[in-house]
Amino acid sequence: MSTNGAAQRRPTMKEVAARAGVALKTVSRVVNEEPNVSPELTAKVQQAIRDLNYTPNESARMLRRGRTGTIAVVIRDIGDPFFASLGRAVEMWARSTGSVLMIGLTDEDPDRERDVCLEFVARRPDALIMAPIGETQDYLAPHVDAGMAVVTIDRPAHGIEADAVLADNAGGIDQAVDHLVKQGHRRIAYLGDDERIFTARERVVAYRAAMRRHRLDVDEDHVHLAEPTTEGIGITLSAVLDGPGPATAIICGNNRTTVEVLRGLAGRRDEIALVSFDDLELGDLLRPGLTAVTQSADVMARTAIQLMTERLPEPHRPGRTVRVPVRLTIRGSGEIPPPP
Amino acid sequence: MSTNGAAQRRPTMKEVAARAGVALKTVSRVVNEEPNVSPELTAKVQQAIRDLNYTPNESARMLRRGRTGTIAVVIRDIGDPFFASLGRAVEMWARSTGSVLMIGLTDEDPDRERDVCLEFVARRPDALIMAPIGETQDYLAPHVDAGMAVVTIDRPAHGIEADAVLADNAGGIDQAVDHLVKQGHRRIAYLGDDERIFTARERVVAYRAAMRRHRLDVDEDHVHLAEPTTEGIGITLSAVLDGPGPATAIICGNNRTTVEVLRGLAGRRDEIALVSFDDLELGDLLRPGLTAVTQSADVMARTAIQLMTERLPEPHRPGRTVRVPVRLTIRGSGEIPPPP
DNA sequence: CTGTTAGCGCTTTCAT
DNA sequence: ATGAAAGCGCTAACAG
Repeated sequence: MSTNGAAQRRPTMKEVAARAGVALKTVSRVVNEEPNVSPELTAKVQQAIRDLNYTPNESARMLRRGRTGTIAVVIRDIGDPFFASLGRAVEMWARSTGSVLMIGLTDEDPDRERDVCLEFVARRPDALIMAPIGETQDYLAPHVDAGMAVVTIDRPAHGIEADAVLADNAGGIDQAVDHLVKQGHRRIAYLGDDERIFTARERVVAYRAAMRRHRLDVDEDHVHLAEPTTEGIGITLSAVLDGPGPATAIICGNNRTTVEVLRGLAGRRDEIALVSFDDLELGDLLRPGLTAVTQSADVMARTAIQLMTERLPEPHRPGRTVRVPVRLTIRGSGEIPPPP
Repeated sequence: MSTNGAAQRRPTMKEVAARAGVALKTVSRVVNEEPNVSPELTAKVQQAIRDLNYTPNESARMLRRGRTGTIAVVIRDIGDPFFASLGRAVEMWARSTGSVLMIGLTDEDPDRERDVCLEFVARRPDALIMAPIGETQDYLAPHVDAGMAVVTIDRPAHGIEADAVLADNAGGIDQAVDHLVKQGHRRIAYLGDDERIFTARERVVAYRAAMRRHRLDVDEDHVHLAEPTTEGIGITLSAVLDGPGPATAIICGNNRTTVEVLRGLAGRRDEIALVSFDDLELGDLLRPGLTAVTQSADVMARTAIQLMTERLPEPHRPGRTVRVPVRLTIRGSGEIPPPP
């Protein structure tokens, strides 16, 4: 190990050139594996690179080239299985192309989203993949104009030309409601996220439509839309289960709500049917297993990457939207019948 | 939205200066909030910045300054709750200092670790936080010499001067074994990860020592060390539970093994005590709840960040190692008594 | 095949 | 308080 006490500047291409006795540009050629360098010089340069432990300075390269080889990903939370899958897929693709991945977390806060995005675009990522929350992403417009490819996932962007990969929210909710109705449920509650969130909105609208389709009344005490918190869900569950005409089944509009609902339900003895929109990582290990509308995070991620790679060469093409189908995974919690 | 069809270069500081009728340097001063700019010029410059939608080019800045304001994080998987917590904590810290976070995933493959790290160091991150796997990280030495702060988490680095944040693996295993012995178990199996992994090694050694301390024989058919796979665990569980003198309790050396074991156990009717080293995100929702040796990912992350910030100003100080305590979280699976 | 020159967009240094 | 010049480390464009 060459670690020693003294601070040491990193060697530059110039120093490599000096040591190898060649011109700067020859080193550049070797480093970038450009053709037209004789084997002898190549060897000399490589030796010098090894001797000096030279590694190219990407900042300089980026500045000169105009391309940074960087993909920015802006999501709510890194631990959410959906976004974790997205991150994995993008990371894998990035590495395969020699790019790196910057990750920013918004925690569903529009101001943070803006801050993070502005911090990122200063670094001129080639592409930005995000799950937008804010009303508008128009602050990205100059960068989109300058060629940055933006692809959104889970929700569409506003104020910029971007591609979007969305889940079939309405279809998923339809399946959930149909499934519960088929089990004999008529009083089906819907607990979703804050209506300001695009997916939350699409899903609750679909829920109401599906109930109407089945000619079932929606008890407004059975519809709750808020950011899920442990305390909030406790209160919500009381309203849903302890009132007159209590719900016999619950649809959770997102997996964070599902987690809190499961925790809240753990303290009760009534068996309530439950269908979750979006799966939990270990949904199969729960008893009963979690019946869930499953979004294929992987398919969505791949789709996003594909749209991005297609957009990269022609950044000014019109935005496309792809809807990815979802499917109902039946594991037990959604098959609990209503009490007689 | 200013999005239009034509590709558009991003404005540079020079153009802002021209538009504001000032020198380049004055714009630089305003952008960097340096003192000694008259209010009038400041206003003019800010107006020009707004008119042009100017955002500074971080690549150029980095090149000039030598500091990149970038933190690199290299971990196995983004979805693992332990690493997700780490990522969250580092991201939060990074944003608070105006840095950004690059994330690389190794999937526990030493070659990928090396590739990812080399890709990253080319971008000259100010600090690198990693959970190392490979035998040695000496390929980072030139960059450590040049002032990059390296802090490892979960496992120590080799071949470079770095700080390390490690869990008290032996203490955790001691607690697990003691707990199971107290429930009356004598045939306790240990299923861990590949012994090449530092934590796996520390933990299995501690398991043997703890068993010895209790004067319990270790049945070698009850000790399995391998990367957890669904098929592998099936075979392992047969060996552990279907042989003569079957184990009555299992300690899982890491949470991925735990997941697979839980899946494998789901198909069996015997009730086996189970203690997991490292928690699952929804360990409290399982029935029985998962009894686990809990590492405080958050404490470890904070510690890593602290070590990093301390190392940043004096990158050549000797490496420190901090052991973070773990604790046993009792939720049911570890309290199943042995069959009579 | 190899080298020279210019300059990416910014900050640093030094004048004014 | 403001500005001009130099140059960070590299690659693009050209010349030999």
